Amino acid sequence: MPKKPMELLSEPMFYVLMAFSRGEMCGTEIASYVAQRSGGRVVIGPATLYTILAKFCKENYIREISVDGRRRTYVITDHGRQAYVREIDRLCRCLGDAAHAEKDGGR
Amino acid sequence: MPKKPMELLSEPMFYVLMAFSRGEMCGTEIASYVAQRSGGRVVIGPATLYTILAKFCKENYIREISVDGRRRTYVITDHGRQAYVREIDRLCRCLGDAAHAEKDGGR
DNA sequence: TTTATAATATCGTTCAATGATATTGTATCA
DNA sequence: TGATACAATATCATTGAACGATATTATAAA
Repeated sequence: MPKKPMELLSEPMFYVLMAFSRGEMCGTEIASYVAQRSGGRVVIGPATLYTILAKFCKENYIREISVDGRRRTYVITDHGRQAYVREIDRLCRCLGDAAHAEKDGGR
Repeated sequence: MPKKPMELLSEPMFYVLMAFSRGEMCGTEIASYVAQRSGGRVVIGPATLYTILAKFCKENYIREISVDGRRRTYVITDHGRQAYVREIDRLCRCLGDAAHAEKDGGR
């Protein structure tokens, strides 16, 4: 039977997938995209980045489409897009639960 | 100099702090609160729960206010409330960046 | 050919999550 | 009273992610 998908992405993982809204990307492009998009809040170093890219390839969230010298370029897959949307949904639920908690207060 | 606060809470940690919107809480009350508030999406087992409570005591996010038999009761501190609000803010930023990414698309 | 630079890869450590299991108090009841 | 059940907390051992530091490799420039 098919493996159950991860039900939670870490913050770096989430931003890596977000980067593919720009289309095909290589590692360093992803890193600078994330830093820029987050206003410098999220900075992904090489160790974290390439660990995540390797994991995402194995999980089929992204796919390598070309190698040019050292540069490896990837695209997101449908499966990866699903994971990304699922993560957005999870974040919304967290915030929704928090808002509800505040409203209900003492019960 | 004062230690820099954690800049990110895990999902279980976030929901544990959320539980204190109901006032003082013991471990098992927190666990059932979280399961209920999240509609069963987030379930925190004893290992995770008591690991987090111990960590939060040490970090001064919560404080033990009474012991009755085995039951230990805690309240959230101002410091804990700040961490909780900071986490809400972080979640909002993640969603905001994602929305912006979608809008900008190819650039 | 050296040198610089861009890009990717890996090591070693730290920390959180978690299933499983153990411990410890309190209450019930024969 | 003791045995038993239950509620609540505690701990072990494993797994996996984050990340600073450093190394490797390919291209380009001098």
